[in-house]
Parts: sequence; C-alpha cells; structure tokens
Amino acid sequence: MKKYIPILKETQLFSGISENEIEPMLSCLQAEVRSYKKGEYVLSQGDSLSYITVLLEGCLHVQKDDYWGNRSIVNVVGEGDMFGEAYAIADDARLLNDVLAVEDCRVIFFDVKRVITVCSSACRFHSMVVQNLFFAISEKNRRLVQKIGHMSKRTTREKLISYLSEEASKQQSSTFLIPFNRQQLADFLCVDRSAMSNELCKMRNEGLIKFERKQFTLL
Amino acid sequence: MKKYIPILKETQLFSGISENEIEPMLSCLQAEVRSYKKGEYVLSQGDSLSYITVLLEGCLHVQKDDYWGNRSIVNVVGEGDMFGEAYAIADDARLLNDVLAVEDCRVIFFDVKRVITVCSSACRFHSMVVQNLFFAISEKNRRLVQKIGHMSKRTTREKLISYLSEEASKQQSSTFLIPFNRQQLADFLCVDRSAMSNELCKMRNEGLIKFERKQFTLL
DNA sequence: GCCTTTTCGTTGTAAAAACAACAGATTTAT
DNA sequence: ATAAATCTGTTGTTTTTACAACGAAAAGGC
Repeated sequence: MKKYIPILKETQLFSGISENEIEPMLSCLQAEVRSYKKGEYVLSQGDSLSYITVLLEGCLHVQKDDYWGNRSIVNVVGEGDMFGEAYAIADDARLLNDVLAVEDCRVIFFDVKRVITVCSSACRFHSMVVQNLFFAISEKNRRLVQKIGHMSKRTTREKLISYLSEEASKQQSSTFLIPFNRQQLADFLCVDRSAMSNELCKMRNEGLIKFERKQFTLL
Repeated sequence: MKKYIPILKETQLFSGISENEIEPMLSCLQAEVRSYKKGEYVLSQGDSLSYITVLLEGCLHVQKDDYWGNRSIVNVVGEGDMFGEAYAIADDARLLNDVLAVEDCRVIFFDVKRVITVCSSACRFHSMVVQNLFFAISEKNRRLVQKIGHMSKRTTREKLISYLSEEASKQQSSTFLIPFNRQQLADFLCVDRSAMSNELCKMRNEGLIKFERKQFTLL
C-alpha cells in the first residue's frame, strides 16, 4: 500500500497533503487496492458504487453499449485519475457506463462514506480531502461545460478556434502548449484526426495560427 | 416565502429535512425568491455568481448562443433542480452560459457562503444541506458526461440513437416523452434541425423508431 | 548508432451535414 | 372563430467531414 503514496500525492484528491500525512489517511479512508487483468470489467453498467476510486496503474475505458448494441467509448482514464466519483457520491446513482481494463490495472478504492463524512479529530487532513473533493467536482463540472462549448461548434475549424482560444486565455499567452498530440486532440474535439490535421494546416496557410507539435501560436 | 417550503422539501438540496426544519434555515441561508417571465434571462454569460439557486416553478434552459447565432442547449433545468452551483462554489468562476426561462419561472436564491460554511449556531441541518449539495453536483456531472456521450457521436443518426436510448432507459419504457421540440432537440444535440428532422423520418421509414411530436417509441 | 514505433501531414473519394427555401399542420393570441 | 405565429417535414444544393491509404518526420528502445 505504501508504495502508492507518491502516486497519490500527485492526485487532485490529495492536493496539499504531504506523503507522510497520506499514510495514516489510507486506513482512515479504508483504502483497498485491487488488480484487474486486461479485458476485465472494473465496474459495470447498473452497478451501485460506494467507493471513490483512483487508477494507480494501467489504463481504463469508460464505455457504453446502446439499445442496438453499438459501443461508444466515453472516456479514457489514465494513471492518477479519479473515476466514478460522481456515481459514488450521488445518492442513488447506478452506473450508466461500463469501465473496462484495456491493460492490466491496479485501482485503489476509498469508502465514499468515510471520505465525505469527516471523522473525529485524529485525522486532521481529512477535512482537506473533503474540500479537495468539493472543488474538484465543481471544477470538473465547469471543464465539462467548456468541453461541450467546443464540441457544440458545427465545423472542425470552429471547434479548433474555440479550443485554442480558451487554451490561450487560460495560459495568458498567444503562444502556448497543449496537453494533447494530434490524435488525442481529435478525440477530445470528437472529429477525425486527418481531417483536423488538414484543417490546422489550412489555418496556418491562411495566417491564422502557427504551430509546431504541441506548441501553438494565435496570430 | 413560507409557501415554497413544501416545494423545497422535495428538492435534492433539502432532502431529508422536514418542513418545519426548513423554515428557520431560509433566513439562515438568506433566501430570496424572484420571478421571471418566459423569454427572460435569469443569468447571463460572464456573470459572477454568489448564489446557489433552485428552480421552484417553470423550466429553464442553460444555453449558449455563439457569434453566428447558433444556439447550444447545455442542460434543461426542471422544477426542484439546482443550477449554477459549480460557479457559485468556486471562488472566481464566471458563468460560461446563459440561463433562459422557457416558461414563466420562480427561482429561489441562497447565499453560497452561508450554505457551504456551516454556521456555529444551532442550525444542525446545515451540514446535511452541504452533503446534499455534494450529491447534486455529482448528479450534474453525470448528466454532462451523458450529454458529451451523445455529442461525441459522429453522425446525426448516432447522436439521436444515443440520446433516445438513454431517454428510454431513464424512463424505463421504450415509449417515452422528450422535453424538447425539434429545434430544441437539434440545439441540444448540436445539429441542424432540418437535417435532424430528415434523419428522424428516415429512421422511422426504416422501422427503427416511431414518433409523434414529443412522444417517441424505440422498436 | 540503427531499427522500430509513433506521430503528423497530405491526398482523393464517398458520405454526411449545413444551409436555404417552402408548404402543410398545429398551436397561440386576440 | 379567425388570424398570426410556430412547429414540422421535405427537397435540392453546397460545403464539410469521415475514411482510407500513404510517406516523411520524429521519438523511443536497444
């Protein structure tokens, strides 16, 4: 359990809490680590979840099969990411998606009741975790709305402009780095990579933007 | 103010709190009720919000109009639903969307600082409101993720299938009512109305669905 | 260093969507 | 009850996207 503390320290959930403070919290929060083989389901649609979870190792896909059996991947969970928290915290929320291990995985579970109910004074950093969770979910909410703002644009060019403008304003510079490669950016904006790449180059030729790998400049 | 207590009692924010316990909380939370006519804006993009709000009566759309006049409906707020909370909780978050009354509405405002800061006095149900707020924000996140799931689909048909499947499963019936007219549904899924209407009729001709105004049936 | 894998840009084609314009049905207002 | 406004379906045209296939450049492993 101890070996995962450096990973946990970097997560938003434990932001502002040092490594030696995390250790006693693990038992307070009834932490439990489980392993999954590639192809196994970590969570399934319809499940009732009572754990806050953080992915320690591997990669997960949050996906859904619709009425006619078509599958859609909703989200990719990377190492250190929290997932399923909205289902664990909400009162009686059944999972609407499946969570599949696409690699061998290691997941840490925290009892949600222990997390959101502040325990007696012994665990003084607990209230900070509660607050972290509160702000994290609010921020996640706003990020989702922003993502919807980009996706709602009709053309690939408009989606790109929407996203790049926001990134520029967030980083307070017309030159900035994006956290995606081309494929990931396309997946984020829900467009085809090659079509997007094509559009980016057109925009560059028209003198709207400059870019080099992950560095972009709005002109 | 008193007459709204029976409505508030049924809301997520005051879940588990009885009517006679709500009354003293209203002053503690500095509640204020305002009315809006159909077509009026309750909140506007760029606003800084310091109130948790609950819709007592009517229906609201959380939406955004872009430079070219394209409208994107992010969320539908029904009676008893809370809105804008993610912006109120964060310290310096400006609203990304407008909130429009699509019917005559009545909204109650609570000072967010009073809500999330548990008071010292004998307001013992206050901490339960805080917990309810957690639940509500989590649920909101889930709804946003669902919407992204629909929008992430490449074709209008897939978007429709995704949305209608979910609505069917949410209402636990293959026949159900949607809360949108055609234009609003198009705005919600971020596609052109006529193209969507066309696609719906094709799907009906292919025997996939039946519909009549706002009532749909999956076959 | 070299080889392998990944990333990125480019092109052409087929499919799909946006857009515009219009007519009939339905709802709302007076 | 009638007129006005809104909603819905339909069609044709233009624009945009998805898809597939490929080579060059860059990154990573040994």
